[in-house]
Amino acid sequence: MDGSVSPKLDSVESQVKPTETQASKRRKVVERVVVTVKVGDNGGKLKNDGPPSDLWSWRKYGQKPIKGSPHPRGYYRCSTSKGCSAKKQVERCKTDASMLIITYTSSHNHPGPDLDSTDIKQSLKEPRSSLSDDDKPPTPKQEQVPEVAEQEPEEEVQNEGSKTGSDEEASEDHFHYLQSPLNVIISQEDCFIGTLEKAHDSLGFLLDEEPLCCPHITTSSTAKSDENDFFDELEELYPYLQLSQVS
DNA sequence: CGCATTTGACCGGCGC
DNA sequence: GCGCCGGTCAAATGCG
Repeated sequence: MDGSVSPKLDSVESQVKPTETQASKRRKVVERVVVTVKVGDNGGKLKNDGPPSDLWSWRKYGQKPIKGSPHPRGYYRCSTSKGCSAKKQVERCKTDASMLIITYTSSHNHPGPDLDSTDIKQSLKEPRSSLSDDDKPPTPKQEQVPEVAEQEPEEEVQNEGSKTGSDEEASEDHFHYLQSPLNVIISQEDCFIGTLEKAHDSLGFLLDEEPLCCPHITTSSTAKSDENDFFDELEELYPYLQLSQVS
C-alpha cells in the first residue's frame, strides 16, 4: 500500500497512550472493548458476521478461523478516516451463532462518522422513507446517530469503574443498545472482572466453556490494560451508547 | 474505474 | 528451540 508505511502497522501502538507500555511488551494487550451483540430474527439478514457496524465504516481486511470456535473471526479496520487505526474483530459465539462478539481495538483518530452528513440529519428529522431504503437496505442496524452528544461519559464510566455492586446494573443499562433488532451488550473487562469472575466462576465462561452467550451479562477478560485506556475507548463508543438509550 | 471483500501466505508472540 | 495460534498484509476478484 503506502510505501512509506512500515510493513507492520505499528501505527496502532505508536499512538496508543499509556497502554503503550504494556503494548510494547505484548501487542495483544492493547486496549480492547468487547461488545456482545445479539442478533435477533432480523439478524438473519446479516450475511456472515454482518458487522453491526457502528457509526463508522469498517473495511474487512482479514478473516481467520479461530481455534475453539466453529466460526471464523473477521478483522475490520475503520475506513471512515484514512489514518484511523481503529480496528475491530467480529466473531460469533461458538455456542450461539446469533450472538456476535465484537472486539474493538484502538481508538479512532477522527471525531466521528458522518455526523454532519445531511443524510443522517434527515433521518433525525424524518424517519426517512425513500432514502434509507436505497441506501441501507439489508442491515437495519444502526444509523441512528443523531450527533455525538457529549455528555460527560467519563463521569459515569469512571463511576462504574470504581464501583462494583449496584452500579453495575446502572452502567449496564447504558451499554444496552437495543436499537432495533440488535441487542448489544458491552462487556467491560476490568470493570466486571473482579466481580463477575467470582460471581460467574461457576459459569466458567471466562475460562473457555461458555464465553459470551450469557443471556444477561457478558464479560470477557482479555484486556488487562489500564482502566483509563478502557474508558478512553468508551468515549469513542459513547455516541452509540447514548443513541441506543435514546432509542 | 474505484472500492470493498475474499483468500492465502507470512510474521511475530507465546507456550511447551 | 520448536510448534501453534493469532493477526496483518498483499494480490486477485467481484460489485457498484
